[in-house]
Amino acid sequence: MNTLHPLLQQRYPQLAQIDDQDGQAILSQAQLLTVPAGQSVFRIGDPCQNYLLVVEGSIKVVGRSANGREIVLYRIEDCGTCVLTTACLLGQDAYPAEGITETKVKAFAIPRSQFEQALNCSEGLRSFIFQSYGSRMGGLIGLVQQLAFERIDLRLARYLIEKGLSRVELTITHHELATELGSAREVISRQLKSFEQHGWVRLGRGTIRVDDLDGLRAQVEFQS
Amino acid sequence: MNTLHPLLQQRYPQLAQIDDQDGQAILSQAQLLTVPAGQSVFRIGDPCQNYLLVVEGSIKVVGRSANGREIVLYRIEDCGTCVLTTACLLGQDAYPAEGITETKVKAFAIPRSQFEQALNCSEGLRSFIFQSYGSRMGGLIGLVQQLAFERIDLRLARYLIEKGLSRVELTITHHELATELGSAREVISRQLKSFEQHGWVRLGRGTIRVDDLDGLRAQVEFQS
DNA sequence: AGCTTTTATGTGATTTTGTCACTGAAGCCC
DNA sequence: GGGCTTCAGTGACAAAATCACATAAAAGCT
Repeated sequence: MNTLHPLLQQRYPQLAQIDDQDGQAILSQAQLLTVPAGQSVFRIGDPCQNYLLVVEGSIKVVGRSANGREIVLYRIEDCGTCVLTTACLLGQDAYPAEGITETKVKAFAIPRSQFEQALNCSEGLRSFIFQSYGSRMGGLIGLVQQLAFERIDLRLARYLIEKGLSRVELTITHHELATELGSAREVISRQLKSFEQHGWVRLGRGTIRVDDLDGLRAQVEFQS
Repeated sequence: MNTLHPLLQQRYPQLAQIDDQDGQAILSQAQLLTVPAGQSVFRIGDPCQNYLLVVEGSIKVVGRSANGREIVLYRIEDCGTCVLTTACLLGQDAYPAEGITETKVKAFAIPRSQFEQALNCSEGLRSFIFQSYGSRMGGLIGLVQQLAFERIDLRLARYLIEKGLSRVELTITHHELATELGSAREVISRQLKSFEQHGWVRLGRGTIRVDDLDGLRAQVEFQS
């Protein structure tokens, strides 16, 4: 009898339910990887080699333009599978974006050949893979609409509100913020300066202190 | 023995392979709908009531902003399932976009309750649903990157090249073009005028004649 | 045919956003 | 302290979106 790795069992209880032999066999062979923070786990144009089950840590998936601008497409936080990886494996495509660890990440890797075998042979694993696959659509559609329709000050204010709820002082550079929103560093700098003049935030080097959540909220209300 | 509707069988041969009773029972009860061109099949904020299997015709899914701008998120052409519908059914969400028929459309509808039953009981249907679900990811990621990084003249030229390959004279208004690209009508009008001055296109009311594909291609090359 | 209404396009002025080319300031490492 | 690198500020300009209109062609009506 193959046994499921305790980390997998803890993070993905559904996997323990899989009762077919093939699925359990494949899972028991999955390699546990540990990657430090700030590392690139896949790059644009890379062929996709492994199905990834993240059990710990956070990965951001960013798109990149020819002239160096970037945008965060989505994140995998704490636990989840990489939809982009699944899409690439299914469609035999190269990665259209880059994956970067934001913290130390622990993940299980299932090589492409075994992934394909799982799709063919294991009902349980197939179901699991497709279930976890879909959920990102809504987020991407929202992102498209924000990019197409919403002003950058609105999006910036919303970002600061969201992050400012959990902690007053954010540790993030203007450049990183620009990447989060898919804008340019200078634009973000100017907007932040204007926010500071309104008394909503105070700026430091690499930090933003959110002083007036309600002021930011009013700005969001006003815009939308 | 339940029999699969010939149209479904023709368009989705995989469905005939489903060997479980429940799946076939649900499929055999699917309602065939016929919708004329130019009709809205779902609106923003609508709750999602049916799983849709399109067998004929084309539906465009468009997002809308508060101040009336629009963007085409993706299309279902000829044959396919509506990913957005699937996402909404799975996530119990309201539609975040609108679906509009572009031609006469024939589609099979499976009511929400039976869709849920299918997910629970029919392995074959579950696999089918998730398979057809994912494939739109790549397209949406591409759209995000175009919106975030690419200039509108580039995107417009690319659109004209793509459509101009099959026919020289396109029947489309500037407003519709703006919706395709998620831009504003005036911006498109000005760009087209500039294209016309370069001799790449000739403009009529509601029509665009592509005269110089290579000119447009050179423009795309130059930009990217 | 003449008239009205709707739809499609044109255009100037202004604002917002992105780009380019710099500057200076803060933190880090010998 | 001197030399890095990273982060932020800024002015000039270009591109795109918005607003407020003006025409003008088509469609509908009597």
